[in-house]
Amino acid sequence: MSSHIRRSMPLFPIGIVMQLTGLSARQIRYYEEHGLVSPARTEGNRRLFSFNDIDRLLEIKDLIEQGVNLAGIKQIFASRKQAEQPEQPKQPNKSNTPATPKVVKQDLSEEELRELLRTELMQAGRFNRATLRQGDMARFFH
DNA sequence: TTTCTCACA
DNA sequence: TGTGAGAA
Repeated sequence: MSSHIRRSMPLFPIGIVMQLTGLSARQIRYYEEHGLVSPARTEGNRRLFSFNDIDRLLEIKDLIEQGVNLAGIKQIFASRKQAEQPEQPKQPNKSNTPATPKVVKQDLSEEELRELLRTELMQAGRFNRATLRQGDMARFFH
């Protein structure tokens, strides 16, 4: 039950995220402006992204490439939220309402995460220091 | 050096 | 969205 904390732990500065996602800093910040991602901030006001954020960014990238605009992506994320956190069903479906939006895609991560971490590890190697990460990272390579 | 915000060709 | 300025 600690996978959540790891996935939501702010670890990467925007530079790393750029390489991991292939998005420009501009785009990343732009998406943040639109509430598509909410990275944490350091004391110096630097953005720190978590694995969750990166996953999200990757999804956004895919969607954009598929021709979906920000508004559309917002909706997709919104409807997904509903699916995961079904607001108290005020009205029980008497008739068989197939109220299941079906999140069409997504079993992304696992494979993409590999690529991400690989890159991240290489980065970490650049400034051979943050070996703190390698320990945590290792868990992802089981 | 890297990232931040702001503003504009 | 890209890009550059000026600051941290």
